[in-house]
Amino acid sequence: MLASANLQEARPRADAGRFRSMPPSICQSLLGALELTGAKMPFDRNAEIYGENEPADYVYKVVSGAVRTYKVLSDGRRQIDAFFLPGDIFGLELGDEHSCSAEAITDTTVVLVKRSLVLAAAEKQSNVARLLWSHTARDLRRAQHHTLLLIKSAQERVAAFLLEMAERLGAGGALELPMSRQDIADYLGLTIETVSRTLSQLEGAAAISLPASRRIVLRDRSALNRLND
Amino acid sequence: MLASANLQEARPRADAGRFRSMPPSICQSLLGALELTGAKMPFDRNAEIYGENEPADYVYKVVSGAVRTYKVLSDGRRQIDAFFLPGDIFGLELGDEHSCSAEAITDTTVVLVKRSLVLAAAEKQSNVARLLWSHTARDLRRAQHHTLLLIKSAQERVAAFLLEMAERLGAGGALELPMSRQDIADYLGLTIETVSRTLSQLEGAAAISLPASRRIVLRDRSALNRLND
DNA sequence: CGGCGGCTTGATCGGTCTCAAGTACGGTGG
DNA sequence: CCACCGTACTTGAGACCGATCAAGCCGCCG
Repeated sequence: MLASANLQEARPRADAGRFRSMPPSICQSLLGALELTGAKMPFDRNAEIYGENEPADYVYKVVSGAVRTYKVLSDGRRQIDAFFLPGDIFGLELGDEHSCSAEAITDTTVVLVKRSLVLAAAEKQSNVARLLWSHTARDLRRAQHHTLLLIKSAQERVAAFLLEMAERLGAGGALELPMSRQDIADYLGLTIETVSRTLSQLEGAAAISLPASRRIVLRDRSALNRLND
Repeated sequence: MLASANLQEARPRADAGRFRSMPPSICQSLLGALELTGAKMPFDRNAEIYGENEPADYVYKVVSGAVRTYKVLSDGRRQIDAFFLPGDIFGLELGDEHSCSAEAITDTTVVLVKRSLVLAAAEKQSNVARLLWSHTARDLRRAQHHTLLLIKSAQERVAAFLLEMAERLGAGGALELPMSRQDIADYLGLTIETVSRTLSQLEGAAAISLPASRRIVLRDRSALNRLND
């Protein structure tokens, strides 16, 4: 379901060559590399991009929209590991299988390149190898930060989430969230009701305002920061 | 406090050379590389090995004993990110600073090598670069697994912890835990009382027995596995 | 024997979940 | 344009799990 005709036709050798001949300034970022060699692909809202334990043949970058990666426990509980926003890279694995499932949160377009091409480039160029490492290291830092969230109170988790999103969406005081309350709940390890209630509390405390359910204005950042750590 | 006299005298160029001339079979693992080039260093129980945000000048491997890495929130709550047992590598960072603090849980000896040597070797040899990536990727998988733990009930967390330790300590049915109840609690995001109570419950349910507080015998693994996922 | 640190156990409190309505919004068809 | 519907979200009441506060216990070492 992933591989479109023109992806199949990609020629590893030629493309590996493209990596080798790239000027360093472009090779500086996997993002740049992805942009040059990748194929664009659209996904509908809630469409699966890949499933846990499926072969990890491609590396992805969000062009527009948003993506969630998650795991599901046997009893149905879902843990969202991360959200990916435009510019973010996801699906990069050391092993041959994806460790999480990935879905489009809204209608989304991604670019993707064959993982084998990236690995081949890393063999030849140490700066590409370092990029792979640095992306995984960044994911690790985010995962550790996420772990820290999960030991906090509901208010602290929600406040931290809002601040994280404000930073990553680059919005000044007004957020336009792509994800549902259920997504937020599954990211923060709370229930949808607790997320909703906590947002209402924060609004009552004048820390935020909620002109629409997905639109959140940060009114008092210092109050949120106080909750954050 | 880290740098002993003979570490200061280490010569990067010579040691980088040693990496280059190593037979591939040894270079296959960072562990092997560490063993050859590393200096041994002992730490007392509860001694700090490095602190969060300190320069990450060395990479460590546990020889004997056990190590915890952790973060502390401003209000004093502590989150243990990981436990490291003999054979485990820790303290490897992409950036120049440690993202966690590290302490010896019991009297511990580690071997360490300068991070700069490892990085230099990775520049020259793509298989070393891949090793760095693979260690960070392993840490990432563990962190994701840890995140999954934190959304579960107390029983499930404790059961998962016991199974993880049984696997990593390689003990058949009997565990000799190096860490205190407080360490376990801070790893699982619970209180010491809840950990203690939950262990008692599991003993009452005949899933484990507790001949001594740090010694735990797994009596019914399938019962623990049922709790685990 | 006394004291101390680590652990267990008990009683109560409180935050989050659960179950259950009720509300707002966007889309679709009349 | 409105009526209707379904989905997402909010709000309320009560139950439950784990935290908190408080003793007591155990093993170790002086």
